[in-house]
Amino acid sequence: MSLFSSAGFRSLPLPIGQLSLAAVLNCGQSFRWSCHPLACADSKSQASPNDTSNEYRLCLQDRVICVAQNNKELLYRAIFPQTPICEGSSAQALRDGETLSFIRDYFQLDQDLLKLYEVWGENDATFRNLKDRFSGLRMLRQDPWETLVSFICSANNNISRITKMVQNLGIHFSEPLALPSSQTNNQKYHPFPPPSALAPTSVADKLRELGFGYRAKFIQKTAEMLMEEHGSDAEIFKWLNSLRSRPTDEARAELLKLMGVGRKVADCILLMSLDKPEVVPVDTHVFQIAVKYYGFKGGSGSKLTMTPKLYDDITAKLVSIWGSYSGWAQTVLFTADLKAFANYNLPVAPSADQDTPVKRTISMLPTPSPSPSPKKRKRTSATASSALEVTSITTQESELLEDYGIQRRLRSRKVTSSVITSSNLSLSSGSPT
DNA sequence: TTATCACCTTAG
DNA sequence: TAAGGTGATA
Repeated sequence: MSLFSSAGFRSLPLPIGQLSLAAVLNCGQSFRWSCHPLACADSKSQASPNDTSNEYRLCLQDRVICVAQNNKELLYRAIFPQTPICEGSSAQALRDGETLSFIRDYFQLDQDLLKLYEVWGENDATFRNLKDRFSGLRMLRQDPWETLVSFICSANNNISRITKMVQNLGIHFSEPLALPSSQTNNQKYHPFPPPSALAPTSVADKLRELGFGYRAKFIQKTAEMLMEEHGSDAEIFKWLNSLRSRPTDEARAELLKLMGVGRKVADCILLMSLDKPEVVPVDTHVFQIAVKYYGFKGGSGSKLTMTPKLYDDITAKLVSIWGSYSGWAQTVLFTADLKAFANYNLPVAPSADQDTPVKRTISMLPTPSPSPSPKKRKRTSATASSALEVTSITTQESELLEDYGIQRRLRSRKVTSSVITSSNLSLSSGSPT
């Protein structure tokens, strides 16, 4: 794609059914990506939830990650702070390798989403009715600290306000990167602030001024608690990351100690940043979905009250249907129920021989279809096959990565969820160190 | 174990 | 009044 390569993008072969950026980055998993129209000819196409003419950007600690896509490729690049002129090409190659490494990790490209959709569809008529309209919805593997703070913000809140709040955290508590203005249109990009920046008592007042409401205290207290417990940002990050290799229940219990973290928020953090793909956060949307499609009673009258026991019951039921990647399946149903996605356009299936996106309007979830009796239903064992492994990297890139030991690191990434069997990980588990 | 309430703010 | 809840109390 000359358009993309001229803009400095590198390409990764990836069917859009494996990842829809527009869906994934707007469905309330992450709140810090910004969307930029690509300066290309195609002005006739209006911005739509699945269009492929946008670039999405996320500011990390040392660079801005940029991604875009078409039907067959994921395009990626990074913008770096201005550095002394004398940088060699090997330094550039190293940074490219790091960027690719981040992309593969963050989007969890080792997971074959098409396979998961297939299995969920086989076992669940409700999912079957949605899967074609909401393809490419996968779980991100986000930074645990950012996820923790973002989801404390999510209590009693909506996506657009959460997004503003999280943006404000960056603007007011973290210095922007010194990026070349030529590449950023003078826009500022702030990394997510570390715990030490949010721990001072004065932060609570500041956050309140910024409209965080009662969550202001939760965020400051949680940051303070973690600083007291672990002493430094580095130790906090280390500890949070260590939760990835602990059993779900233990990791959840740790999170629940933090101020502003209840069961639902804890489960979001587990699912979205701590490698617990089976966890199903039950929010009001999922609760209503459970009532509408999976045989749960919504309390008496119009009031629907969530109790801990009901929460557990719903989780258990959904896991019995969707299996070990239930949290991933939940995201598809959740997104389908979002008003913002009511007019979601069907991404172009690579197999379909048409070049233009098919517009299809839907109005929320389809009507319930009779579900098989629980006893007759096959138990789902959503496997984690890795069809994308290696083949999604070009030879050149592969060599590049080997040069810097990045493939090795990728392969050895520990997938710790107890429900994943070793046979499912044949490719990604390569050589656990 | 479950049920209420207060809590910040905004959109519909 | 509800929005992707939590914490405190009964």
